[in-house]
Amino acid sequence: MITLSTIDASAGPAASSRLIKFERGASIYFQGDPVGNWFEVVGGVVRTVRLHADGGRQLTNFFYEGDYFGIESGRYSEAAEAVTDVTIRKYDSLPDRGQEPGFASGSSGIAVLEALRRAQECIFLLGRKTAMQRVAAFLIYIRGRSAGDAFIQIPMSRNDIADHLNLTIHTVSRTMTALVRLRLISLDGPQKFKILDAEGLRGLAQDCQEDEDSMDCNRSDLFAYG
Amino acid sequence: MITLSTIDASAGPAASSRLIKFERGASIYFQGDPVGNWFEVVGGVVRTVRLHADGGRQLTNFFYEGDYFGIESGRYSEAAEAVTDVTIRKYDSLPDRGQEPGFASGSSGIAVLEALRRAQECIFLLGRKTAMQRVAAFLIYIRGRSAGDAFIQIPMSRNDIADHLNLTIHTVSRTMTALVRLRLISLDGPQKFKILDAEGLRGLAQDCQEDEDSMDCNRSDLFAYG
DNA sequence: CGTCTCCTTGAAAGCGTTCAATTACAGTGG
DNA sequence: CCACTGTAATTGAACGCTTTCAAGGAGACG
Repeated sequence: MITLSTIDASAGPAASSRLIKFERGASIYFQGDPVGNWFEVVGGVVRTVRLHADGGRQLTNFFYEGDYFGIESGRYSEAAEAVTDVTIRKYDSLPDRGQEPGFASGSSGIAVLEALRRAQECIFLLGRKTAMQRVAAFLIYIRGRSAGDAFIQIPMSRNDIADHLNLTIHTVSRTMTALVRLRLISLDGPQKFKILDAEGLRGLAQDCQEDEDSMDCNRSDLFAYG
Repeated sequence: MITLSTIDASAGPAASSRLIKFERGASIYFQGDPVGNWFEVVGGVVRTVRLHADGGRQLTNFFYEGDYFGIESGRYSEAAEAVTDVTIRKYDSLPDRGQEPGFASGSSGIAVLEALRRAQECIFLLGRKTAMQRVAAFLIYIRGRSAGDAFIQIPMSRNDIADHLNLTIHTVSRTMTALVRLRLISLDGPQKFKILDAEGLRGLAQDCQEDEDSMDCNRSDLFAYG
């Protein structure tokens, strides 16, 4: 497992923070470690991972530039790993919680509430029934983070997506190509996509049976099943 | 929909709080309502519910005596409803967050962190692959809340369990009887159960493939499939 | 050019859902 | 006291979506 990190001594904007770089795949902290710092993504993408007893992974969240992660108490219930090469800001001032970004006195724990909102997002993603709904919702989520109206970058692997949506990489792959076949998206390699029909995609992500004449999501004929 | 509530004027232990009773099935607040109060369960059980576009429900949590709920910001992303007849304490002091239970200055947002931990629990529950694993994990969760070593009360319906585990009531029911057939639990009506083999149940809940000779969870022969 | 990793695709099997029927039980009114 | 009614839970059978097993393809790197 890669754990190498390069420490850049620098004067952070707030007191007692410093920048650290991690290369793709590196662990920022491990599940079970005592919580000692909170982190902010300066560049790149970070994932939080809960490991199950049999080696199964559950990716609970992805963090982009400006996002805070490591917001927990006691011991980390999930690890944090670099999806891409990343630069993060590490805040050290744990003893005085009033100084911490998440617990700033004036904002009353905004970072914690944000972490809660993110966790709920994950719950609603996993609460969807079909692979089509989950993948569609995930792509819309990615679109919202990347803020480019042309081709949108998918920074994480199919494996990461599968472990986030509680599916297999096969189903994720098959569903993506099915969405292409539906003319809802187009793909330029595995890591870039474009939304062709945002309305239709949103219809799939939220629900497909709210209206009689709306798009049916059970298009099994578009798969190679049977 | 039942929304009747009985207000008992009383002097709460903290400033500006009061007890309210809700009958079984009543709504305590609705999804989309502006967040104005936080609540504490004094007696009974409360569920939080996210409604999907097609009417599908996702139950994110159950709250027992002493639990806080309604910890959100902005507008409620999920409704709160009474699973049983309940008595709750309603805290009114929103403007001064330092007075609120979740944001007490000394404890630095313990209630919010607790809410976050609960959300993560829900994620890990939904992250499990099979119905057997989810139901087993759920029963262990219920055991931990009820603190009775004899028959344990299941306060919520099969429908609630199904919407919490993202399964159908049929699968929940079948899995329960399968667990009875495995001699892991015994049932006394739909709302009471006893754990016969805690070790085996825990093995199913966490994982079933970590050891070769451990119990296999894919006991399809115990179902009526095929 | 071989090897490695990641992604895609195919076919068969498994598991949960859907459709459908039955049972159990509480509440109500005869 | 018993029949009627409505809700909740259980059970059966067939369908279908996802997984599993298996193979092939596409780049990156040496």
